[in-house]
Amino acid sequence: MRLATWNVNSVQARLPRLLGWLDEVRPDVLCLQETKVADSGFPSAEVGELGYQAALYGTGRWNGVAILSRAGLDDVHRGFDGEPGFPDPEARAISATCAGCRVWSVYVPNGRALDSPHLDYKLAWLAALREALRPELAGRAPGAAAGQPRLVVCGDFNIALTDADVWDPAAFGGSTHVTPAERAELAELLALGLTDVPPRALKGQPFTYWDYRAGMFHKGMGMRIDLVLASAPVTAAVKDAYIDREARKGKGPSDHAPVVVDLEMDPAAG
DNA sequence: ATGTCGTGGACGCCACGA
Repeated sequence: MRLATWNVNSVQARLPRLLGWLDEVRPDVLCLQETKVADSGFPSAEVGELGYQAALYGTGRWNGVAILSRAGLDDVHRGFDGEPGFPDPEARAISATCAGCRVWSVYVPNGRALDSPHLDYKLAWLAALREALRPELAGRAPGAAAGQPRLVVCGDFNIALTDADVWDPAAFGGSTHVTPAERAELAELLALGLTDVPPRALKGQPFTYWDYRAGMFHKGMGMRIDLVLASAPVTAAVKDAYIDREARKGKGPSDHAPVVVDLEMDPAAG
């Protein structure tokens, strides 16, 4: 199974590139973030023509997540129990079961600044996500199959796990995305039994995001903030993982590149 | 690094978010 995650920064603005990318890369499952569209405006027919079903959670111009699948799409849940809001819950998480694997697409809040209430929101959101995932990873979710669950949490975490995941750690003094508090939240999430699937570094860089401004992509000044976190059975099935830097090039790209993971999983129960 | 995008209101620019 080919699994991918991509913050597209508006599915409508990115539609030609998204359709071309789906046709070329043919993931079985694609997690999308920042679709920036209400469900009624999502290009379901266009992705449907390429063989994809779509699970949608979007409310308008901000946020928005989705899961596209041509490997089945069952038990769709929008948001999660206990999800904090700002002040109301936003469209930042959706989950579904695809080919026996529980798949989450998440768009973690951007903390904005160290003194911003959005950083507190980000930390609280991550803590709540962890509590929502805990029973699923323990195989105690309703309808869960016996044994270790197959589960992936994919998305834009807006956190660089280590200093190697930013172009220059010194440039991040006083910034979010690299603070001990944010990294601790992500570490707690991993401690539930998830592994950060490391993509092959391309051109020596592990980055998945480059700001549009100041020629950051051209200068190699990026960050790795888009992650695939996998439970043990999925991690064991990883055959390859890479960042599609090509999708960040040319005219009209998203500021994020897709992360693609190839899995070789027994199709039997899990 | 603060140089660009995307959205949408009430526009032919601005505010906001990233």
